[in-house]
Amino acid sequence: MKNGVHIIFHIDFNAFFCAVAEIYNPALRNTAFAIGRENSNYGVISTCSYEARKYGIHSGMPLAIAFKKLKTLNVISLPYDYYLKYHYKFIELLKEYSNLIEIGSIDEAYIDVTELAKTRHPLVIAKEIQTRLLTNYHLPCSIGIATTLFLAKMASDLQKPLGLTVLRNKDVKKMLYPKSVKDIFGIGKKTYPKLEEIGILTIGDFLNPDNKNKVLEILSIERYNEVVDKFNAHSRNTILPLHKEDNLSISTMSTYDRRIVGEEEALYELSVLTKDIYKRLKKEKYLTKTVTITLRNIDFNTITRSKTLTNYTDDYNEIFNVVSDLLEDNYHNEALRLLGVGFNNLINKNLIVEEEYNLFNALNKSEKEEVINDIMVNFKEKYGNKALYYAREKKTLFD
DNA sequence: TCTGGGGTCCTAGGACCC
DNA sequence: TCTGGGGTCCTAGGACCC
Repeated sequence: MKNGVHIIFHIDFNAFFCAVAEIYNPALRNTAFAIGRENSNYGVISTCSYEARKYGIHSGMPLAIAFKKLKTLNVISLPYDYYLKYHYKFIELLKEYSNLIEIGSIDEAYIDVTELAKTRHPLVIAKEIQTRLLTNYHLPCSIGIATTLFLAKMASDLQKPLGLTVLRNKDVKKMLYPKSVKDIFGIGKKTYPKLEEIGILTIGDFLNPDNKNKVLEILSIERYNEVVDKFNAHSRNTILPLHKEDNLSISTMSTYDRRIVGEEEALYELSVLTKDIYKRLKKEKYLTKTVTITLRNIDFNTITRSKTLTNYTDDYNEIFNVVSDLLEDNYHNEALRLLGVGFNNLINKNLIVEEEYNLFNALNKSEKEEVINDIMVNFKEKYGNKALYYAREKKTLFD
């Protein structure tokens, strides 16, 4: 193997929420059902079984429409903890293969198996992981194998369910170019219709140098180059050793089945949400510096308003006063359908090493900047731009 | 047809400082 | 009276992801 080449797996569960629901209720197997708000006609489907997909039902679809397609659709929901339990089992299993694991979300992860692949064939490793997840936990997954995280992710998408896909750099053209531009991870529902409108239909069209000027009408040169690099395997191939507990923000929101009108009612609902998310702040030992509220009116217009404090805090009254002020300054008695509260600029109390913090604070300003700069340069060399972004966010710790 | 909930990343403008 | 260049922080919102 060439020096510096990594072997990355992207492991992606197939209909994860449904698979977990089937563990708790095996009678659901091979039936058409969906995960969503129970006993309701509004809201959207978060995911649905392969049986339900046969009726044209898919995730993100409003329940009202799904019921039109299949009157008898069985919609269920489980407490989030139930899904988390299997997420943790999944991560524990991966740790047997490598310590370099990056969690993408509750149902997907990247793992660098370069070391292990010196003695075992990557496909054999992947097959074993897939089989163990299926036989031990009844969780079907697809695995993509490539040299960068992006290509591994694209590869895992190529075969579902239960796919095992090796995507060599030299095969990118053959395997990915015929696919639609909307399959590009990072090109979403706002951008792909614009690309299709100017005749950029496939990934091959997008990457064709003759089309570069056309694409630049829609994407900035930076975004364009980023995407091109990704398909040329010039994107991140190192796992970021950052975990869920390194959240940059936490939030909660709720859509109501009635309209919220008037400051009194809005403030009451915000207090319920604030208490809810505050519990999590305390439980995970975070301090926050920025408080955000979200208001969405019945026309679906959404605003966010935030305030940054001078100090990090986990004092409930201080936080709720900010929520209250933000509402007062920005709410004009329109009817609302959604309210939300979030905390940004988080630091974890466990991460603050007091001694180092005091030493750092004793430095003068230019010395501080030098130290931060060193940290950031090291970060970037080691882990790439994404880590640099994290470092920049976190350095506010040293204010 | 009518739109959930919880996140991250990126950009842009204004305030402020030197 | 007219006015630079660089940097950071804050705020707001868009796009995207699962």
